[in-house]
Amino acid sequence: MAKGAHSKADAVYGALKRAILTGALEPGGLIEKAELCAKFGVSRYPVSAAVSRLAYDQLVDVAPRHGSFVSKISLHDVRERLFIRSALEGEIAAEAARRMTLADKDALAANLAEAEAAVEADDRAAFYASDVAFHQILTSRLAMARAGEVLDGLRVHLERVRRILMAPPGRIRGALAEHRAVVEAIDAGDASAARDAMKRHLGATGDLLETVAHQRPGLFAE
Amino acid sequence: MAKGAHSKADAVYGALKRAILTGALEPGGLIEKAELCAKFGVSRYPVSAAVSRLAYDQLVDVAPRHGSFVSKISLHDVRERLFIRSALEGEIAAEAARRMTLADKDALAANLAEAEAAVEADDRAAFYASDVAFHQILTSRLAMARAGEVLDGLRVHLERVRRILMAPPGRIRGALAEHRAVVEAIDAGDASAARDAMKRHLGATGDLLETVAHQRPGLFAE
DNA sequence: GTCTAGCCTCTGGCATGCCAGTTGGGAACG
DNA sequence: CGTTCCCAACTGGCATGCCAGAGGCTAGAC
Repeated sequence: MAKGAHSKADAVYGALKRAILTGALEPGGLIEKAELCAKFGVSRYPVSAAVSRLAYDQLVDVAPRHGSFVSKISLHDVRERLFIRSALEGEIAAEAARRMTLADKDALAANLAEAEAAVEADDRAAFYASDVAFHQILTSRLAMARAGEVLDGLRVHLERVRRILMAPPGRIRGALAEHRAVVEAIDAGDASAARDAMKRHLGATGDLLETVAHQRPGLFAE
Repeated sequence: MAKGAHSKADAVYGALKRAILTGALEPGGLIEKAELCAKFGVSRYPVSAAVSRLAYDQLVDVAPRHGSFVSKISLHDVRERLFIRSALEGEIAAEAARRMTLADKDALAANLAEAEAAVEADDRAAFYASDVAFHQILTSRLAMARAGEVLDGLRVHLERVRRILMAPPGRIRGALAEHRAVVEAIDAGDASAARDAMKRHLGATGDLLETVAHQRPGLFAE
């Protein structure tokens, strides 16, 4: 099941989280605890603990004495999380321009090469993996574990909508160019430019969201 | 006990959290679950749920088959949380300068008046309350509930060190001046100035932390 | 005196049984 | 046929009993 799961509750948590993120459990859907107990061969306790954590992550809404439901996607919340992510990653990029060593910059360059290969092969899955890695390289190389946790928490929610909205064909090429602009600013040690480039990159994602939300209402609550 | 507690687990969670924040439970201390069960007159289940949530908040470290302990304060983590808070609140201040209505600005002005009265009366507790309110006015008036949650999560940890380090006598007067600078920039609709003013404000807190951490090592882990 | 081995206690994770609140649908009544 | 009321079947929260593992403490050997 989940790899890093040391307890049964962890295993159920990981599996449920993935199911929600991939859309296997759709927003508003009921979470059948009894079914999960049977599925994993555990008692209700680990399942309850897992659901409780997911409620903390705001991925499920639990109504006492009624039921637990996969939380719906709020367009306002998504916008706000993008705002937070932009503010935080922008500042992280600026910090990277100030503090990153040559070895760190090499890691970014290697990531950029991966992304480029993915674009040439038109492999969206590979590009997305490199995109996640790109942002994680920044936090890990700067020893910003807490910021990484905050961003992961945000990314989990944004991931739900990403699965829904399929980016237009040319998007990954544009995203690669945006990444490159960030890296160039970092390499040059220009904090202000790095921040702006990162914000432009995330702003583009926001624009994509708005257009799709406009095209397909009904996917979002509120 | 806790006011908004609808379940016993919530009550225990709130009480434990306050105890940790006020320093009643000191970092590294063991959490005696059996004692808590007796104290609150509940079984082990609500206590376990509460401790589990606190572990998620990273206020306690739970070692399976060994014990649950109040997490120690890491100086590096505190610095990083201040960084995050600065990035986020800076951008929020900028957004406030762009979007805030006259009614919102009145709320800020009223808060400033409160803070001023507290400074005149040299009432630190009142000033601190107004300080918390100041930052919360921004998130609530801008309808940034998620950002407010993130900041609350950070503030909880920063609150722990605030209880330890007593600010120097003149500090609250300086903090008031910093608040005023933020409000003036927001009133003027100058997003860039508002961001800078907010970052200066939080940067001053960071400087205070560094000096105290230098004066009194041993309070911090790592 | 020091080091080591083994037991003993204390911890958290889990299974299970029970309880109270909510709800949806059916029965009874107008 | 429509409305209302009641009940039965769900849900999650809680209490309790059991189990396995990690440490500390003691006793024994060197």
